Amino acid sequence: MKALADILAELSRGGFRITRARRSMIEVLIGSRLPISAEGLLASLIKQRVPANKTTVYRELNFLKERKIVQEIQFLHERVKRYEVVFGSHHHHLICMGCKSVEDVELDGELEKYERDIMKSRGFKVLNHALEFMGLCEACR
Amino acid sequence: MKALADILAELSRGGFRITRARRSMIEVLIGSRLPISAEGLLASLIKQRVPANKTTVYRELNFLKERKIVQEIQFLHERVKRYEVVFGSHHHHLICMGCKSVEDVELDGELEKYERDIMKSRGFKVLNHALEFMGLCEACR
DNA sequence: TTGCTATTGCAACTAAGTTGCATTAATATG
DNA sequence: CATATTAATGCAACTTAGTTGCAATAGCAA
Repeated sequence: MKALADILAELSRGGFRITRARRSMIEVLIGSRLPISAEGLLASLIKQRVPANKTTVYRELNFLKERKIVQEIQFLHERVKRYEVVFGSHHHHLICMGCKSVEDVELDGELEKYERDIMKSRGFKVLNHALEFMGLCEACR
Repeated sequence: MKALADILAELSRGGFRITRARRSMIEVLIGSRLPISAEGLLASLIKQRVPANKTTVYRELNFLKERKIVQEIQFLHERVKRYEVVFGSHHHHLICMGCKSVEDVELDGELEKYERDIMKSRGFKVLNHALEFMGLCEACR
């Protein structure tokens, strides 16, 4: 995963400013073990006494998304979107319907096989995918 | 896939009423080649001169969802939810980012293998999953 | 035909996110 | 350091998607 300093340097090089709010938001996103919602991010800033505002949070999340620094995730059982820092390796989620916890899983090499098959049999070029598993974690079973 | 008459009979047996709006909504859902949104469904009813209302549409979709007659789908690139009649065989979608068309794919036996692996290695019992592929269809490549 | 109650429609509401615009503050430059 | 430029911010008002309370309507069993 990228470190805070790398992300800030990249943005700075791009002519963007490193504001208090921006730095804190990226910090929270990096520190969050699970994808976080806009509302959660705002709450986190307020708790840290970083002056921030709903509009700023949404704008920053879109900004970071456009720059591929974060990615947006839509869990099927929720209405809000969540965000997480883009990892080197793409991964998926195991969402527990009992305790609502979320774990990561990687299984990518294998999905790529499907994507080649889809290309071969349908002529459809897969550029991206979304996959999540819903069920019960070890503790909730 | 289930036929209209089967669905209506099932509901009737359950003590629910076969109203004009309900019948038409199920017809539209069955006839829709692709998952349809609440708004699209309402528009379709109005075009057919079936008196209907936003509230009724949302309520009926929730009703049908609870009874597992339709399933809700959230495409990653959209904010609205879509609905489709539950097929015997579970399937996934290929969403073209060019023309926004949606095709179905089936690849289930294979995903189940992942799910067994996840159970074995993580103790997480998968009950359901959501998978969609985004890319470019044959015509748009 | 009638009574029971499932279903409907309206208007008002909520939740999540967006937009316009005037203000503030990073930062490059002298 | 001082300051000009303009990226970023905050506010209020708005939009979109979906929900709720309640009184009115209409399936359908008897």
